[in-house]
Amino acid sequence: MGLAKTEIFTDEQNQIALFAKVFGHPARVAILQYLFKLNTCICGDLVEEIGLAQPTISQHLKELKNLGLIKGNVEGTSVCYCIDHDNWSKMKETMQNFLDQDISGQGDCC
Amino acid sequence: MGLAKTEIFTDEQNQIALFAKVFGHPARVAILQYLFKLNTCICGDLVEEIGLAQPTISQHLKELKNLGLIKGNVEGTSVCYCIDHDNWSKMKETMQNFLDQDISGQGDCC
DNA sequence: TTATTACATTGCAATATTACGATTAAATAA
DNA sequence: TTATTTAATCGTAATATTGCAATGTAATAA
Repeated sequence: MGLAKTEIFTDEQNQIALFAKVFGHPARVAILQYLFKLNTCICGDLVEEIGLAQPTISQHLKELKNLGLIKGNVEGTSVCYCIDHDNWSKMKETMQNFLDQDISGQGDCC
Repeated sequence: MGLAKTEIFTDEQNQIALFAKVFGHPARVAILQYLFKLNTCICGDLVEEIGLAQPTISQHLKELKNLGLIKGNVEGTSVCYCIDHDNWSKMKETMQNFLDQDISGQGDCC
């Protein structure tokens, strides 16, 4: 298979999984950390900063863009990518709700 | 390939990615939510609750166990799985640090 | 002992992901 | 126009993931 049966899960469960999936590769984590640090960037920087080939970085950027976590503006021959703070906040709320489930926990049962 | 080049990333980046990866499937999200709700469980429950075959559930439970997020005790012929609250807290701190990067953000650049 | 019950493991097919060389596209520079 | 620069896309190889039928294992029940 290799294909998740998304139809049997709730929208919330699928959305958490989608967000988590995009963070499930260290290159994308590194790209986001770098974008937060610089508050601006171009793809070329990332190729040197991260240490993966240009097509690979471009592919990772595309996935981040598809989820809306970053956005890019063409500036001459280069592209300026940066965090989409609005969408980041929305994602953060969803993920934090999921992570905070344990606040009602009474301790381990076994 | 299909193989992440983990050696070029920091331990933190790799760890965030590992945690995120395990949340990157709705079945594992659903399993964790169910465990939080019940505060105890056995695998059989999950097969009915989630709607995937028993070997599939067992496999997802194994991944959650490998990361230390759940633990299981044999009880007769069944197994009692539950959240490992200590490890969940540690994971939560790591993930929240990552999600909270935007607090210093000055707004979108593009 | 011989079921039965509950879960784990194995093996496999279908699909997804990761990475990169080669190429393309689009903007600027000469 | 013809480079050059920068990033996207295409094609492909290697590996990983998902899901399940079949089987194995270990504890209890008959």
